Amino acid sequence: MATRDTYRHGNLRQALIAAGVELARTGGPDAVVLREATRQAGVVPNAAYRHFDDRRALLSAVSQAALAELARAMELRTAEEADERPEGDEAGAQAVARARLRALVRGYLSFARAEPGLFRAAFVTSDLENTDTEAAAGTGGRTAFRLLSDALDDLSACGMLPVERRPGAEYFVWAAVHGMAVLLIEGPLRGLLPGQAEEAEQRLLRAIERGL
Amino acid sequence: MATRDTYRHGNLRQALIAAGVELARTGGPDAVVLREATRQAGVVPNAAYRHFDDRRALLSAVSQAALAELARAMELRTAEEADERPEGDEAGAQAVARARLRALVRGYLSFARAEPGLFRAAFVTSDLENTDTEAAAGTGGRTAFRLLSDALDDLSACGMLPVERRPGAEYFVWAAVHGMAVLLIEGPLRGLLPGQAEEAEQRLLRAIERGL
DNA sequence: CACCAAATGTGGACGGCGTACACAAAGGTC
DNA sequence: GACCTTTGTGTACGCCGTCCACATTTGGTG
Repeated sequence: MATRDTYRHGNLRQALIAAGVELARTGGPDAVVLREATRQAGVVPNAAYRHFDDRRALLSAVSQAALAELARAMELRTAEEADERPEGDEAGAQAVARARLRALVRGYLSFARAEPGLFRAAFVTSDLENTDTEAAAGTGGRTAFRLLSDALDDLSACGMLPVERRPGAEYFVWAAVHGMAVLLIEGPLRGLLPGQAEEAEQRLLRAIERGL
Repeated sequence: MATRDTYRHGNLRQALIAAGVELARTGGPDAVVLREATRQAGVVPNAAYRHFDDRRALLSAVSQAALAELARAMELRTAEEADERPEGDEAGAQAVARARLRALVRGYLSFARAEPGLFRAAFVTSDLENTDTEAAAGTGGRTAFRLLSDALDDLSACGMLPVERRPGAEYFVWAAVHGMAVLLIEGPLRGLLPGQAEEAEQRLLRAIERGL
């Protein structure tokens, strides 16, 4: 929609990603249509090829942006919960570590429910080496996966997770959380009332903590 | 490619689904192209519209067929393991129930690794009410999800799963298993050597059993 | 400052896709 | 055998991703 007086756009690459993110937000990865993104950027379709090899490259960039939003949602949730729990006494360090993991999980799941299109775009298969790059990270520079992993390190440091079980634990946690997200947005649990979803989250959290 | 002498095809609907399944096997859900399926069935593109409302309806049917293959893979695995463990003494009923769950999980994960395209097609979002229909079931008439659920019932009957934790447990198990499958085929765990994948499966199984 | 090369946007075209509409051929029923 | 329903055909439209040649701007080098 944006029109322009200069011949050069100035920041076309970012504009295309931004348009792609909005398309993905509404309609998931399939809605990231190259021509539509260029239209919204006020540019002719071929202009996109100066910044992306092809549609998949654009989609990949959109995916990274979506992963970054997910990471930010998780960071935000942990920050909120930290506010509610201002003081950590000596043994309370365990409680803090535990609360952090719970907050991350909840942030992950509520992002999936609030932004299903973006969530699906974040995990578009394609060639993702991109899952662990800078662009996929949140404000703190850590990706969603990294946030979970670090939380498990904390848990392990507090003695709440036996060291012999630490290796690979992030895969178990991520699998459970991601799987639940899929169940909630496109599986048999979609369309659950918010209250019911909360309860499912609670149960999942307990099962994860037992499983660690 | 199949040519025909009769004007009527005879079984076009099934032929289109079969072609769609093969396309999905090779290239995932995006490869299920309506025109290509009709080409393989030796028919003009519009003929498909006598049997499916649109491309998404075809994809949905392909998805159900893929879910059925998944269920059959899980059934097959449990049957194999049951052979290896011919006799169940009185307390061995617990061992049998436990082995069944493990076999189902392994069947799920090895199907995902062996047929990633089909696996992804099976879980195409769309309008799936279809996840729980007859067409999505295996030879025994039960869907993949149902198989897991029934195995948990057995576990609960043996006293290996406290009754108060039974409700919702299938969601935890399915989430963990499905999440791990995604990690293995398109997440950070893709490209693991078969041996490493086995080890990850083992760890996941232990975590699930602890979490129950 | 003039000039040229690189970077960026434009215009036009091609083939493939999903799908709509009108038409044709085969089956089933009376 | 006449009529209606089902199933496949022909033609056409608009949208998409992408290729190629060309135009415009920018930035560096003489």
